Amino acid sequence: MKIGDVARRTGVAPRLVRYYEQQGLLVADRAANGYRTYSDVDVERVSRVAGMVRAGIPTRLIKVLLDLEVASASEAPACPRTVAEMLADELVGIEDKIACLTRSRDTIRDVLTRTEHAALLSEAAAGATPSAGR
Amino acid sequence: MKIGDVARRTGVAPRLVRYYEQQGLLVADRAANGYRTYSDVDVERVSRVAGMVRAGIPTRLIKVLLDLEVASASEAPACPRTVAEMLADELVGIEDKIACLTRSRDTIRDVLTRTEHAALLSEAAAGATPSAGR
DNA sequence: CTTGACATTGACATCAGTGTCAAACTCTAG
DNA sequence: CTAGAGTTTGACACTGATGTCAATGTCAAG
Repeated sequence: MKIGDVARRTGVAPRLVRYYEQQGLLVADRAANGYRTYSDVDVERVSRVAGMVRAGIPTRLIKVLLDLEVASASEAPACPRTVAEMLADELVGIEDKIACLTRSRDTIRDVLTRTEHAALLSEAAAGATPSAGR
Repeated sequence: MKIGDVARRTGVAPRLVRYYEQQGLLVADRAANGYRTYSDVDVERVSRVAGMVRAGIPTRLIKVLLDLEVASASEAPACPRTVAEMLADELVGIEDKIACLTRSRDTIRDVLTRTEHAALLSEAAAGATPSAGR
């Protein structure tokens, strides 16, 4: 699969896919052409990355987090104290963000229901959908 | 209270407080000096704004959301369909962000607990604290 | 073979959010 | 009165994430 296909499936511009790769968030195989080639797994990863970027997570952290997921999925992950401390630090930042967003979400929901526009809420029902087009 | 005091209490640089005002997110009274003067309410608002910015909410939306909270607190808020649709749209974006962040949060917690660094989690216990220094 | 759609790299531009510096003014402390 | 700390405005710089353009290469269809 080529970069244009990935762009179509994820809604992420090819420019950004290359950018993410440049930032070390992605590794793309190359065909004999020199063209980048992607698998379905990569597509998933691209939309995950895009989502995290939109959520305000800096690319540096994204790299760490995605690597962490992989490591966590397999056996006991290695994790020196210094790294753990950094993670704990980022954790509070993330929890703050969640709190802020949750509050804003509730505000919007509240307004929408109280103004007889509750019908619009159903459209947003699938909020946690992984590959949300946004 | 002057801008420096606000900065100290919120951890937000004076430069940014002025910037937020310039973006229409804040309104500051002026003393005879010309100095900006703030109340406790303003302090609260500043840290709310800073939190939302960190959460990746663009300033335009922040303005709308904060105004919305005020309107929502009082009586029945006015809300034409077009605005409601825009809100519903932003809502799904916010829910996506929450989903992303929640997943990342869980990943970090998981790693931390599984690497005997669970002690660091207690430090982050007050995650939802309003005036989190971050 | 030619055309058109897509890819590659690299440079440059833009936008939001911040940092930093400068020149001038205000206030408080000594 | 003077020194130092804080404030004002305004300008310029920088970073991160993106958009856009240019020159060139690749490939599938006609």
